[in-house]
Amino acid sequence: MRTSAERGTRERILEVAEASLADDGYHGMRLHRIAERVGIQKASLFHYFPSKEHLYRAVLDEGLDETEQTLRQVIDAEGTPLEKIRLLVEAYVDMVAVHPGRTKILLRQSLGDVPSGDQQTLGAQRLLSAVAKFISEGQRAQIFAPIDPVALVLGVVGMVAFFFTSAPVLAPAWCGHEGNATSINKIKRHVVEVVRRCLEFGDHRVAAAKLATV
Amino acid sequence: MRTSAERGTRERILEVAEASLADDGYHGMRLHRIAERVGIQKASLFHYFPSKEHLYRAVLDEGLDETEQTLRQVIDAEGTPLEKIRLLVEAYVDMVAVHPGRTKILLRQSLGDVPSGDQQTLGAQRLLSAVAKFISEGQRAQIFAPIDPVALVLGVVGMVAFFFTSAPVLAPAWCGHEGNATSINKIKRHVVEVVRRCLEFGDHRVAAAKLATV
DNA sequence: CGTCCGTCCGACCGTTCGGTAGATTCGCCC
DNA sequence: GGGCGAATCTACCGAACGGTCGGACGGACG
Repeated sequence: MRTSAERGTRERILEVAEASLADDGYHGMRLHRIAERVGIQKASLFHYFPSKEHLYRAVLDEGLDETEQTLRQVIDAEGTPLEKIRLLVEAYVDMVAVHPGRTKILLRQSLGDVPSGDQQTLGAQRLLSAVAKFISEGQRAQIFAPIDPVALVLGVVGMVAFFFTSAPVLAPAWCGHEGNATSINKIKRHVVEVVRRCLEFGDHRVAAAKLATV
Repeated sequence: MRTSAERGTRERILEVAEASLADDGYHGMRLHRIAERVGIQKASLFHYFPSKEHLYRAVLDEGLDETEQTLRQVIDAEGTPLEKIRLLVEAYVDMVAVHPGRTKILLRQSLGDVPSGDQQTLGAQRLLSAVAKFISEGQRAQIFAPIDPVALVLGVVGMVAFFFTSAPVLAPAWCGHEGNATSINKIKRHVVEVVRRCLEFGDHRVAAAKLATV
């Protein structure tokens, strides 16, 4: 059978579009180039997506959905708050490491890359407030130190995104090449430690020992 | 004298281009739109800049130079390492708060927004290693806890950039409108506290008390 | 007054872009 | 095998883009 639609033309288009979108942004993405890389005629793109913007939305939504699902699983899993925070950070770092392109696109989206459309990202907002709520519950239970939960989460998101998408330009020597397992672990350890230090009490009363397993 | 070049047409072009570049990115910036906003004919742009890319470089370089100068002053100033770190963070936050457009452009640049040109940003690299070196000196003197200096600086840069450029989309309620003084202070205090917690020793032997003035 | 120069303008050019129209191929089901 | 719809093709379109050209304006200077 193995026709040209081996894995579904639509999905191949989405893959190529994701890469192109990550590298060049919405305005830089060229439809003829995508068609070329997929091995298809440009007009055929419009059979699957009504317009360039719809294609963009499709890529964006798919990335957001998968990210939200993955992190929701961690939040809703069993475990102490302390463990869950660590797992959450690690899952997020892994996700960004596996899909740096997706992260770039989300960063660009939040920079306002797409014309005429600022809504969306509702999933991301929901996710953010879920994590923040989880943290503040831990704070009420005196498990976490009283740092601003929203600020902490936003900061971590920005930090991790920056490590994988932008930092290679600033510190190519420090960051390995994309996907380098050693540097991923280095980043993961660093972020986990920062979060730990932000959430533990200054006198090590509670958190340090339990989170020290990192 | 007050000709049409009241404040220098070239500078007005740079201003408008900076705003446009921040909002739309390199590929999204349209020369005719810039000319329109400046109140000038599109052809006149080419009298001051040979090409779109040269205009972009001019905006980029100007922003980088000023940022580097400002932070260098703080690094080279008098003061204990502890105070200087806090001043450095505050100066950086202020700089981003005053020039969010510039920060957006730098973020976009590090995302690879400009065609055919990855070098540059040498100034940023120099600045980064200068700050990292400063921190590691403090660590050798046992003033700072032994956290990875490069990772810390990169993380702070990403965090702050994210707060001002991207977070408003994710948490519009949390972040005030751009330039809101209250939220700037909130962000500043948060970042300073994160850095403090990352650099202080777990047992509060040294750093906490001295930095607690924040 | 003439002319020189920095500044700016109106009109235009070649290319490329996103998008459309219509024909053709291919697999499938009756 | 004949009809049908999905998928893909070739060919084309209007608009918008970055960029060029030659000239008009106006002050400075001799």
